[in-house]
Amino acid sequence: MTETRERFISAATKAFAERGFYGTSIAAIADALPYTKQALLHHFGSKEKLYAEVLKRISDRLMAELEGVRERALDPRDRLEETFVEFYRTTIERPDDTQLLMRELLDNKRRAETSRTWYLKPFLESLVDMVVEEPSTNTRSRHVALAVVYQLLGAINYFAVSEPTLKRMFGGEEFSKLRGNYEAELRRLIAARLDSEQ
Amino acid sequence: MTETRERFISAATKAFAERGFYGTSIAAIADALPYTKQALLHHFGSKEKLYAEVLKRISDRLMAELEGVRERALDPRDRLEETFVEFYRTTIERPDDTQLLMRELLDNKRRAETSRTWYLKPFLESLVDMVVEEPSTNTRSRHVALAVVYQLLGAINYFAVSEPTLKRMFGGEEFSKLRGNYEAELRRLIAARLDSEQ
DNA sequence: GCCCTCACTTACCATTTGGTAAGGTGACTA
DNA sequence: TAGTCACCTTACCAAATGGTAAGTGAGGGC
Repeated sequence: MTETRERFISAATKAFAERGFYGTSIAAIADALPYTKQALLHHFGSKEKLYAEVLKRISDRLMAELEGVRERALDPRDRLEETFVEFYRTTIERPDDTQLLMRELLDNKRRAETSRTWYLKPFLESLVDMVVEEPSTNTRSRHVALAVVYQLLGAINYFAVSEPTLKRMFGGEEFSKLRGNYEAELRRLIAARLDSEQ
Repeated sequence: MTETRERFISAATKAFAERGFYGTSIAAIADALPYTKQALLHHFGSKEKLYAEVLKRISDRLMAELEGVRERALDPRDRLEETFVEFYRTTIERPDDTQLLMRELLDNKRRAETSRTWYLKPFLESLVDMVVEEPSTNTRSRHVALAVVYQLLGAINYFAVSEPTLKRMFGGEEFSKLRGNYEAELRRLIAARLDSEQ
């Protein structure tokens, strides 16, 4: 059944996000479900392959969302802003995915052969295209556009990933205020950066 | 000897940065030096304690650097900008430290009791203070200032941590262009954000 | 000479790791 | 009725894990 596979992938996503690839044992993943470790191995063959499926699922979702915003075809300048805001929203809605991608970034050096960050390349490329094509940004060169994209993604992902830390540092109440305002503040950052004269 | 301890801490920093806490065995750290695993345990007692020392050392350095810029007492507005740029520089100069801190952020939920992200709180607080105190930013409330700080730190750290991934995605040459320009682009982001009208 | 401390080693251990081998069970098919 | 297939289990394993115990040997103080 695909059902069981799906449940494994969900449990694995959560576990990998929280503890990382090396910090997660396949036994721990299986224990979160009414199955044994070997059921997992039956479905996915190995830990590495399961991980690849988890990654693939996330990148598929990212691309789908990007496509979604694109089809809503607003004014190009707004669409660009909206894309980043939309990305921010899903990013805090699915903190597990965000954490996992961040970890993948960090493990990339080590797991160079096996890892599949390639999945994310089309996502990045699409964003860069949008920045380059949007005339108001005045960024005709791709590597400048990539810098802009990276700055904004950084501002988004770094915050999304810091929830537990910030909560512990400043308390839940203070964090709520911060989070409540962050989308508006992010919009300000995006606007400031996109419209800054070169 | 303190010498040996230092060597262990250095080797551990590199290893923890590359593979994470769980992905690094104390044996692997010791193997990078002409010592046995037990020499490590002799000096630090446990893996967790060694990790704490690594973290402490990094946070000490961060605070020292922050103090350094503060003493160079430029115009307050420039000092704020310079602080972030300085942070960016050391961040790419010491990719290991940056990676390790990012991992710490991610592991925070799990290692809530043992972890010492607290070390970083003074660093964050100092930055927030600087933003609040600087009148041109128009940010009197601390949680707005914290949002600004987080956005900029995110833009810095996320990029710093992505070197291997970006290199593999776009090739070393293209990455060099990106990196060569990033400081200037970062300055633009900082300026745009700090001076944006509220 | 004796003792103690410090830096470090060898020996050892229980536990956990990812993975293999060899089934068992029920549903569907010939 | 027998065969086969997908799904899942129990049994098992070699390697690696963090850590304990018990030293060894050099240097310094007395």
